[in-house]
Amino acid sequence: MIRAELARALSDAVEAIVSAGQLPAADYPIEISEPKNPAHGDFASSFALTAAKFAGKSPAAIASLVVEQLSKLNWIESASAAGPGFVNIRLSENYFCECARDAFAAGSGIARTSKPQPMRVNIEFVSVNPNGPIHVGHGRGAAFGDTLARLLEASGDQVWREFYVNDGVNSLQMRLFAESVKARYRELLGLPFQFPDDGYKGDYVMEVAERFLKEFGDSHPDDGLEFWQPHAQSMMLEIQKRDLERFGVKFDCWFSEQSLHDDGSVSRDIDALRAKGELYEQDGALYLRSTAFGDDKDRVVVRADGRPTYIASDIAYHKNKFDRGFDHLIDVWGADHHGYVQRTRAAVRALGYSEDRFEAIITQLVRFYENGKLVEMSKRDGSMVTLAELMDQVGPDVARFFYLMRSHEAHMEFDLDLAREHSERNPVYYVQYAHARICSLMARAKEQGLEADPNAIEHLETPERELIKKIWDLPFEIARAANDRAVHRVATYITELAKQYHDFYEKCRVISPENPSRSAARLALCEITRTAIREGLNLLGVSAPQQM
RNA sequence: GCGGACGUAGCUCAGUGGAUAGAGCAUCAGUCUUCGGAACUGAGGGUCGGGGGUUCGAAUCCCUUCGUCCGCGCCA
Repeated sequence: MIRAELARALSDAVEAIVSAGQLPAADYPIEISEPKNPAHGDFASSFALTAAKFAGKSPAAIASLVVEQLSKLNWIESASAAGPGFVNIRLSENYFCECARDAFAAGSGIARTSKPQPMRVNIEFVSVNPNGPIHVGHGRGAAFGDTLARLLEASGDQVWREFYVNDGVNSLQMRLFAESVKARYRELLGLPFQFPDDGYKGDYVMEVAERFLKEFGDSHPDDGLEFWQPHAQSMMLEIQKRDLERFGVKFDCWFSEQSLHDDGSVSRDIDALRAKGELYEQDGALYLRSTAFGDDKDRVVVRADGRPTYIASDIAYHKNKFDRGFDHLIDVWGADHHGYVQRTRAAVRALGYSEDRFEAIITQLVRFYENGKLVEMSKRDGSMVTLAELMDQVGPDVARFFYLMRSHEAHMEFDLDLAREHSERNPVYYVQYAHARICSLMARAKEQGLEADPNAIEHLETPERELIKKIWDLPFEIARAANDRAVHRVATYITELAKQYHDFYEKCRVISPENPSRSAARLALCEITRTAIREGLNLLGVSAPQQM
């Protein structure tokens, strides 16, 4: 990894300077960046500028010391001090050739690193109530959570994907949903039915009723809610599961909230918290002292009538996750839930866990426009665009890429008309096209008896150097995106890589039978580019087609 | 009112405290007898919402102000 090697070289240089007594010992930040202006070199460091604060020397003087050290390395073609104190670095051609051969040898391993001590991470996301389908508003959290999971895996962590099912039998919403399904079932049977006043009016309720009729027949029009609720719920879950899988999202576990009540976890954990003095009674209800842990008010855990609130199950749920041995918990929530971060964190701390083992990530809401108008979405009246419908119209690749292109913390606008009518202009095609182009090129080369040979790589032209440099940014970008939970950087990166490849393609002819050695070298560059694009797309859950 | 997020090109959005703030789309002008034109090259377009501050240096950090969105239940 080029940047890592450079950082090590810089670090060694600084150490040498310090031990020569030319700089005071300190914990200097080592920084390597890529200059915007290519004339400045392949890489640059502002080390001298930042070190000047501690060192009592001018940035220019420090820069020249660093230059002196770096110039000793044979793989660095030149190092020079410039501007207010930057050190500009140009790498040797041989080094780039070596890097290309390394990338070729690494294959798809270029996108994976391992850790001596992998972290066991539980990431919970989507967790839509089982009273409606996954709709486009949920798509962002689904795509984000899944890609973050892939990034963490690529960075060497062990990741467990979990969907929390709010299936509490006491939930009023779930009762109402079951009543709505039952009414539609009776309607299907031609029986008199009474649709609940605030019932769920969407078409998917009928879909659930139809599934039920198909599976269980027509003998249940008079069964009560205790029969209908679990069935309505599990059928809705099946539909959610189907849509999510089509979207490229598979969970290791669909965790039932009700199971925490059934196995006694909730009451046991509440008793334990009470014994620790984290709970108190007021007006007949039991409160969690969450203000002691940074919340802005204390929260009711058990109502005056004795029924636990959802926080009670959340307490048990998070404890359960820790009990299963996870080092770190990530909850991905939509912005409409950001108010719950503090109280959940408070609950985790009250349970006695360090708060840095719990992380809530908020994805900002997406606004959808259709016919130039904001689409209002309501589960009750059924006015929503489902994720399945979106995929029907633009395909899973476009849908995923669109959600993942932008930072999860920025508000996002989704123009459904544009996605449908001009989907061929979506940036995802730009990247996929580069991949398909390489596949086609390599197939054609093979027909002519030409094969990639990394050992033939030599005498690089500028587009070739830039391409190699860009390819080796992949592990760096993956690590950075995983660390910062900034999954959109992968989308930005592969778009830039595709651009770099197209530039190379325009300027460097690959297949030229009269020059088989150069052809073999350039085919090797195509091969490593193809691998990098494929791995990048794979992290996003987007396919890498061989032809389009 | 309180809390949180976001204000960057006509539109949608990138941007590790660093050198001359970028991309896509849109607009305009170009590139093809050659490996996939779903491509490439170029042009125009900016008080980085406003104002203070921190420092060698701020779109980036702090304060303040304006605007937009979200949340503020013994609902889940």
